Amino acid sequence: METKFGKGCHLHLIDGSAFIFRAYHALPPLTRKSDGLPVGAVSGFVNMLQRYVDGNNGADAATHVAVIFDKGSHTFRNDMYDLYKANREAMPEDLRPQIPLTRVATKAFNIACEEMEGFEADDIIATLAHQARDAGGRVTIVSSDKDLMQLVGDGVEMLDPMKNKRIDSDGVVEKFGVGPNRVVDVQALAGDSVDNVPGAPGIGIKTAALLINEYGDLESLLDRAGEIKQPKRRETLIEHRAQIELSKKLVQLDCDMTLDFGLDDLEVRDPDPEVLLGFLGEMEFRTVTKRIAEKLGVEAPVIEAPAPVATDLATPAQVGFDANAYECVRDAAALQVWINRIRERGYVAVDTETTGLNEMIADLVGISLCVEAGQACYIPLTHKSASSDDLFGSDDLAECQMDFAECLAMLKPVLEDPAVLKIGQNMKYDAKIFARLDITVAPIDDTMLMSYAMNAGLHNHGMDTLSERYLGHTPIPIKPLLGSGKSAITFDRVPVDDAVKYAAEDADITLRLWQQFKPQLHVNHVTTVYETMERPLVPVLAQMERNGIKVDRDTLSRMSNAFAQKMAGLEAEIQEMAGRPFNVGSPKQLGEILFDEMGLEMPDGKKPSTGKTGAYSTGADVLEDLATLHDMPRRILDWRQLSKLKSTYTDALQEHINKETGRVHTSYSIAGANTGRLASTDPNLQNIPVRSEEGRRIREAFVAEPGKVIVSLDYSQIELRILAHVAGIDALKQAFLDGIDIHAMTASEMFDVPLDEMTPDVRRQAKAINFGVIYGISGFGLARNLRIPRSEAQGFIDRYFERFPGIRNYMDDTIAFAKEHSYVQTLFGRKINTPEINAKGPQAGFAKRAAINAPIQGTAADVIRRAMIRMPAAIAGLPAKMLLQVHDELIFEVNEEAADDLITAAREVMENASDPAVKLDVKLAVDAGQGANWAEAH
DNA sequence: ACGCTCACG
DNA sequence: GACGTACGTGAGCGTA
Repeated sequence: METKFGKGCHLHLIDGSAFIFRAYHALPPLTRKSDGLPVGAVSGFVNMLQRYVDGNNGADAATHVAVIFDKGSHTFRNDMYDLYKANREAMPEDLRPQIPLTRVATKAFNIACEEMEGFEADDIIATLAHQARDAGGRVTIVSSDKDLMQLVGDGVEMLDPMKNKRIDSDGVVEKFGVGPNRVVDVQALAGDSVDNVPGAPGIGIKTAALLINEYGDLESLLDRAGEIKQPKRRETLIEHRAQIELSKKLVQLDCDMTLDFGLDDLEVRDPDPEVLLGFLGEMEFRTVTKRIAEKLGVEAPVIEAPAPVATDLATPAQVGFDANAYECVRDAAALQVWINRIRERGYVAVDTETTGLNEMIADLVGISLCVEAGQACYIPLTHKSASSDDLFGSDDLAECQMDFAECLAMLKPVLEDPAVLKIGQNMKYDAKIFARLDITVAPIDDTMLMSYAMNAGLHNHGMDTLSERYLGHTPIPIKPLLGSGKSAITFDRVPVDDAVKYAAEDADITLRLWQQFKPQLHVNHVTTVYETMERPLVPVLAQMERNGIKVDRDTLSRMSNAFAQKMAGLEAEIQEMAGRPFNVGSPKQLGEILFDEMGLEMPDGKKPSTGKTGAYSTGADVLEDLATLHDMPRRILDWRQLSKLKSTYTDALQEHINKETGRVHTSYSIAGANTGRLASTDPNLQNIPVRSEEGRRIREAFVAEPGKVIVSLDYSQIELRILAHVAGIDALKQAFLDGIDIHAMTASEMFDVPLDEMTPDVRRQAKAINFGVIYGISGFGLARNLRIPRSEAQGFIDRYFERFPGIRNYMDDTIAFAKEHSYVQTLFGRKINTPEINAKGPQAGFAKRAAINAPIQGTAADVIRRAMIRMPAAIAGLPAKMLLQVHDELIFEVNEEAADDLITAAREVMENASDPAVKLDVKLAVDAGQGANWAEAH
């Protein structure tokens, strides 16, 4: 039969499998409303096809087009090499049933749809491309698969559909360092980990291109391999010749297949509206059906079922942000309309505006609500009126604001309604504001915590970051509204018109983020993490923060005075020794005094080290070394300790005592630390001194009310216990079971010293090693920590791994997992992303150690989170309050007579916190103490 | 704003 | 073979 395809014709070949996988991963797991059939990938596939069709016009438009699919997983390449594509992940269960539907979709668009048993889509594409080229036509391969680059040239180009970037011969050279005709040679050498093509070990694309360019082609290279100068390279090529030749066969596409159709069968045809819309209707794709119907100029068929929540989530509205579209709610009637909409929906995004960042002090200024992307309102409540003649503004309320009490009375039932989900970004803040107004917000979702569950380690989870990353929208900055420095104003002085735009947008953003994140939790397998370890912590922490802890101002004040006196004495001595006055608190000046003016030298003979700024380093370790030569460094160390205690603790803590409660209220960041730990800020109550005697006395200022006591319960060696479990170290497990001193046991094993002959120093070294292991030990790090030669430290580590080989296996396995997945996991499924794990350079070292540490630190963090979440119910009957968390410790305040009962109840919860999700091989032990203050309780 | 130093687990 | 190194945080100060 005569072929009409020829000069002037333009064939587009679409890589169907690439479309499918892209669609699958880009979209949430949508299901068809009527029967739950998974259709997310089909929906994405249809959208991509539609976008392709829309873009296919103008001079460059295709005259012929086909979508090419893979058929089956076994191809002739598997017969050559049974490991071909062997490390591909299995197809996800919910994608499998969608595969045939993508064929139906293609045909519904009236586009040719081709596949062939035993061949990959790439082979069909290769064959068609050659046929079309030989017939004098042009070809565009719509794919970004680098395996197809060998086909480029002579009128054949590729088009990356996502980047909308054309790739011609030059593009191929850019990617592979050689022209299209030599791409297979480079691939044969470099191999491909994705397809499991072995290639030559140790040779990547760069080296491969270099070799091919030098020797012309692969065959010449292999024949003349003996001439290669680099011995390693030469041997590799000679030794792995057969493997390289096999690799070439694997990557070489078959461009000479016998096809049961011709180019003329691929002519572009208009779709039959009835068929296409029929298919889309069957899939229940409402939005795209409507759009395509409009395009085709026919009426859209009616698709049953109203818009339920799931469908809203499925197709996040593609509405732009319009700050002018937000409503300002000024009276009860307007608010009632919003409340009706909220009740109809069953969910609402909420945001509060207040006079400050400290939610224990800040007052509510206004509330924003959003029920649908782009549809948000702001309810100003206590904005002050602007008055032009008064620089400080008036204290009169601005006009046309809803009555504060009336508004709260109307919203309270909604905010507390179990049937209405309240969505927020960092809900703990808003919940605390509302709690002070006697409104208990529940149930909630929190977009910050959703992001944290999915993306810990990738970026922070503030609204600005999330909006920019996931919505492509930069929120209105608050700075211009409030100003900065001395002239800064509070939000109640922001003009209402400006406030509406800013505040309502926050609720709008939050709702859109929620629409995007909610279905993604499942995809990322972190729904359980979010629902059991993130979200439920919000009310628990909110309550703890509101409880606060009583801090005795007089105690702190007396200590501050004592510190000041001692510091003054030390300062005089120091300056006397220096020979001139200088700022003892300035590391820069101190360095110059020590090393330049006094001429001290490091005892190890090395040059004094410097920081990034070039100033001498004067850290405690340096001064400790110098203290062997001179009396001044010791004085500096003492002065620094006092200075730290005074400025960071005894002075600063007084400023944090709340005027109304007389207590200090910290704030915990739930999504701050990548590992799952909490972080305490404003003030940080997780780093109150304890290690030094002088510092520990600061804890005496943290007191119980009269008639009450402070109770402290802390997990004993929780991280080492978790290590024993995850690494499966029997000796460690047994030691914990027997209640043996774990560091002494380690020392005994490593240094062959019987337990009863253990010296404190040997034990100290073993302890350092135990902790080093948790941190991703290195000879250098241990050497520095123990102040021993590096070789000796390395010897200890070698001995440790020899004695506990399971630890090394755990480390190796963890790093291998991180390298493959770019994340690690805790025992409870928390994910910690490790994006730098495959980087080169020093970042990789950091990433490795972080990856080793994260599952251990993170599992411990998960355990105490679980305990905290269960704690309120467990102590509900007791006159006790949970006040603080310090990573492995919980602090309570309880009526004196109930202290023992509290310890019993809280210990029970803490020791069993991993149940039933994880069965630990090692029992968790909890130590408890009580007293009039934190120092006594610890 | 950033680096240094140091407090905690 | 060299490189840089203990893990995770927050706050206050000096310096730019």
